[in-house]
Amino acid sequence: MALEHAILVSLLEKPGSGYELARRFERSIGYFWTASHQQIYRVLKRMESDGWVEVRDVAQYGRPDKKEYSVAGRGRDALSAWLNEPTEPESVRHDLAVKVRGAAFDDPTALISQVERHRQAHTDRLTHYLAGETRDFGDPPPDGRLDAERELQHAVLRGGIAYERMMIAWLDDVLATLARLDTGR
Amino acid sequence: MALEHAILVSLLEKPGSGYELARRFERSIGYFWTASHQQIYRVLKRMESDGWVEVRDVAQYGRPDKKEYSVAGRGRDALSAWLNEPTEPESVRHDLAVKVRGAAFDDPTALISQVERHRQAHTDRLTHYLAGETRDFGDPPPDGRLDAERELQHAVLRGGIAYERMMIAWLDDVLATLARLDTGR
DNA sequence: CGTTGCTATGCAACAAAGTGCATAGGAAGA
DNA sequence: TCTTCCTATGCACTTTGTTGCATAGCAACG
Repeated sequence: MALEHAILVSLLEKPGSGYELARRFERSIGYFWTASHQQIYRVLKRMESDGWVEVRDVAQYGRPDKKEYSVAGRGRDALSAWLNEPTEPESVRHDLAVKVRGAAFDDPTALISQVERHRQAHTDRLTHYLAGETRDFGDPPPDGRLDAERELQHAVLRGGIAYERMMIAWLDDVLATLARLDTGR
Repeated sequence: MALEHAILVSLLEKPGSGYELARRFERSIGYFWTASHQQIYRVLKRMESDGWVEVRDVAQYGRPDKKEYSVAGRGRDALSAWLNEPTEPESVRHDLAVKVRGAAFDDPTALISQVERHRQAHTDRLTHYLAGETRDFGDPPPDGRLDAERELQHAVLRGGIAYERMMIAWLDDVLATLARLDTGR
């Protein structure tokens, strides 16, 4: 259970509605923590009844009204407690890795197009990240001093960039391996 | 739903009992697909009733008897179908990344020990992988020809190695960032 | 002989996540 | 006006995953 905490962090960075959170989970945050809007609304309900967040109805013109959530004191405490409790290294789920090993028992060359699709998805993400890095962290902060929020967001983004580069290189490795198997030898 | 498929691949590589599968999921396969023994037994039951796998009772001496599972024709077909259906890039869950961003709203330096713990876990895994690589792929295959199963397993292992190296480098980056924030500046 | 530990299998209850569907206001264009 | 799209919120159902517990054979040790 940590979707709660991801939401808390996002709301601390900037309060917003369930819908806005869902959009953030599609872009920046979603690259290291995924969640659908249904999940987010459900968890927000629970967080509200637990007193972790506060709601404010916001009337909007030209679009439906929204509920803006922000972090309450109890939410901050919960986040603090979670931050200080040790977390185990994440459990990984790479279905493509399963497929690569499984391809040995089917047609390995048939996997090439799928690996290429994944490679494309990862290069797209990398491009997206690099654009975001230039946009958000290209210039030093106006006041020249170290801003923890900004520095840590940048560190996480650098992690995303490193991850995508690693994946692209590995997928190239897999493609080379599949090609080698194809020429038979 | 892909635990089924991970199990099929594992059983194709080598038939075995639920217990043995659980142990494999703790080591090699578990590094890119995790599953507990309870899950495995439950899914094996379903796979058996769907005719994906076949069971054979094996009497053992010096230890309890076991049920050895192997892949049936329908299981092979199911695997083949899954291999050929496009899969979306994996959903990632990096709680440490959430924590790094969250640390901006708490005490960033308190996170250092946790990052170090993760770094240690990843170096341990890397060592484990590299030892496995030397053991299993150190010498060329005796007959000198390309074995798809072996080559693809090696490719997946190389992916694991690349992942751990990337993570260690990123965690060092995070540690440097946290240290920079600590000295204040 | 009792305890501990490893192999081996499984159930039950619960929590979390995913899938599908529904509703509703308003903008933009055919 | 009708359709389509975007914003905004949510329920119901199903599938997965987690946690805790239970059983049982056999070996090794004190």
